Amino acid sequence: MKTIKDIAEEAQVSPGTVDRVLHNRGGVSKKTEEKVRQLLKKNNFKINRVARSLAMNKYLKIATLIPEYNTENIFWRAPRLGIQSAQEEVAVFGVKVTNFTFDQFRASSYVKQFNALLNANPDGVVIVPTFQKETKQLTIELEKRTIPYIFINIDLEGFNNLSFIGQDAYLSGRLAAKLMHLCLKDACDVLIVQTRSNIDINHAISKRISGFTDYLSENKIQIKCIKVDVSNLDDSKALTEEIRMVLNKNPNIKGVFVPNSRIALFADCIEKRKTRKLTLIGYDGTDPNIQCLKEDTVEFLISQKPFKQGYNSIKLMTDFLIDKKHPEAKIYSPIEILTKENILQREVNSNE
Amino acid sequence: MKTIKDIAEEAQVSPGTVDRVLHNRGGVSKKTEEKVRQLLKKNNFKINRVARSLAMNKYLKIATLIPEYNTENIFWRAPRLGIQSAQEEVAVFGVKVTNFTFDQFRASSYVKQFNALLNANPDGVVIVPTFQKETKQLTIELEKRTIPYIFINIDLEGFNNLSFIGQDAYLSGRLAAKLMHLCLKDACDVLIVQTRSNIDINHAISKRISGFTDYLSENKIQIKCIKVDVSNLDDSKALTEEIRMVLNKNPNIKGVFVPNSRIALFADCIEKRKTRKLTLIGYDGTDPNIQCLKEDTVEFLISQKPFKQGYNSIKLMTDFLIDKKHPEAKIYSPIEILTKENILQREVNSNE
DNA sequence: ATTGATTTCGTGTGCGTACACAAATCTAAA
DNA sequence: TTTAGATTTGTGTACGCACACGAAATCAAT
Repeated sequence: MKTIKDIAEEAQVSPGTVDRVLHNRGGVSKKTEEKVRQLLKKNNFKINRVARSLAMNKYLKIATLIPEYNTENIFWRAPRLGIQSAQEEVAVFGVKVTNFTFDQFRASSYVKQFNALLNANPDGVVIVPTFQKETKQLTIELEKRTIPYIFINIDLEGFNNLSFIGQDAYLSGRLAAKLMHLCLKDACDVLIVQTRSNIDINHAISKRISGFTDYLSENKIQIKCIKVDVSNLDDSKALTEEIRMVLNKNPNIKGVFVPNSRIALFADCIEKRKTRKLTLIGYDGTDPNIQCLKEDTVEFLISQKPFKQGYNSIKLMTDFLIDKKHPEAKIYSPIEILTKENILQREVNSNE
Repeated sequence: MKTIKDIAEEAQVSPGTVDRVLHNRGGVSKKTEEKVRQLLKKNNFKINRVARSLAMNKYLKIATLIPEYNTENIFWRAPRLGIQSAQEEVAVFGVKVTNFTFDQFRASSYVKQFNALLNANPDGVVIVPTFQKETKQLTIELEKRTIPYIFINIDLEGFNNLSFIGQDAYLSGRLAAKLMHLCLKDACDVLIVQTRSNIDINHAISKRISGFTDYLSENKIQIKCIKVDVSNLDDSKALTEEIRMVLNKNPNIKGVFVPNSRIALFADCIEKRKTRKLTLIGYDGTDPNIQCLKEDTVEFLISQKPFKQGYNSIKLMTDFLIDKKHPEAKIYSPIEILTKENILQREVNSNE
């Protein structure tokens, strides 16, 4: 590999001059600049990123803002782990990642933490834009400071985000319908569970549902969808009762589709009855959900590789900040099918 | 991040001494060594890999040996791409990868290329050990020179390989059976296509088949398996004829299971008839296979993430060579289900 | 030609580590 | 105590690049 010094020698100038040309620092005469550029191209010169990051000796700061997780709702753990993993990798290039979290059900928490993030004065930002209106406001500030930002998981339209990383929710709904149909064949009912708290803040859920129903109707499948709204996910007793009533009222329900990550909750309260065998299909390979697969209470889970989403967000932002490499506008995560037979070897959250 | 100099200062010794301790170069008194080690641990010191590779200014060489690919048989393209991708990443750490390929049907080609690899004098080796006997011979030479080696894709037993990276073939066969059963329900026949050229050199194929049949019998599923041996995969006309005969003789065949990566071939010749609708399930997301999913001639493909296998092999070997980090003995690839609805967003081979 | 202002360029230092070599300290025998 | 020899420790340079500083060259105007 040629070095800056090699090029300088060949051009009969000093390394400093080559450096100036490379970085468009100016102060180089047209003639020598031209000569140097030619030699750079001729030798296919590539900057040594290692030496570069050593010499720079300053950090680029990426800040992230994603929902917090807890034992009740651990979905957001995976993206966080992905971010951490990427964080370690890019550290050698002089990139530092600072993480902020918020309560995904409280817009005020989102705003507060977003402001904390702004105070950290980052060079690039990765966010889960849970609240549309507030995001509009806050990204204005980012743009004023010309700080690039990437959306992950939620695909808001009408923003100048560098990229969106997440799943095609509609397509995943179609896939769920296909699997449901395979399990049930025609002529029965399927229950679609909506959770009110989610439906308004995260329209990915509704896209999943429309994908599901569209697939059935487009393929003229004789499965009727019955929707139910569940108010409080945290009250297990009420939940059980609510589900019991719906199932009794609709004896032809053979399958349940839960378009969010909390299917384990429903599996539990359905399991307690056992009057008929139901086929359950849901989302996301959280630990409790995986447990349901193992116990045969859930047939399929659709995963969106949340780990990878976090991981990629950091890697892409790094490439952009260091090499000015523009990512694709939309980066869709694979729609992964999890079932009893392939969960053991599924990609784990570490060491990807 | 603490540097060697920081540690040296704190221990009241020179950087050179810390360096000696870090690399077990010897020539350090017990007392100071102890002191330095404690401080290293206390500060959770991690060597700066960037500075290291700059200072080393010499390359670690990894050599790979995998089957060549062509338009007929492009399966091995994916691992190769994975290797290339990893190659670029580890280059900044001063690791150079040299690739060798062989004709997977000729042991002589394997041996010849293996020797070429040995001549390159690598520090670490990644191989697809297609031929057991020859591998036994050649790894002896590797061990004599204490060169570590990793197997990918084929899991030979009784070797001192650092690690195996690949799929649990048996489990994937079980998954294929489950999907087949979902598609067909009970009481029909399934055709299992064996290709003679593969069956002896690659026993992953037979593990897939036993996984398939075991699942059916364990779950008392009324599906009968009919096996057929196909002699020449490259003669399309003969193939079509052979398949036609088997299907005519067994009118109850409703599904076809192809336990290798060439299902597109069968889909083509089956498609030409169209007397009855067959459910096809096969392996690996090669371009022709993906095309079959799109055209609805194949229902499911099971993928083993071959790209990732190649990628990981290089990354793991690098970690071992640089940091002496021992990988797991077996690293199983995820068993991925591909179907029409999720192929668009599946993980592509680039930029992982 | 001289001065001063500008433009253009070269030099030097530091980033964190590896390693060769020099220096200091210690050990044991004369 | 001296001294050779071994052991232990310190110092200096290089790796390729970024960037500050200042030197040299060029140019404009007197």
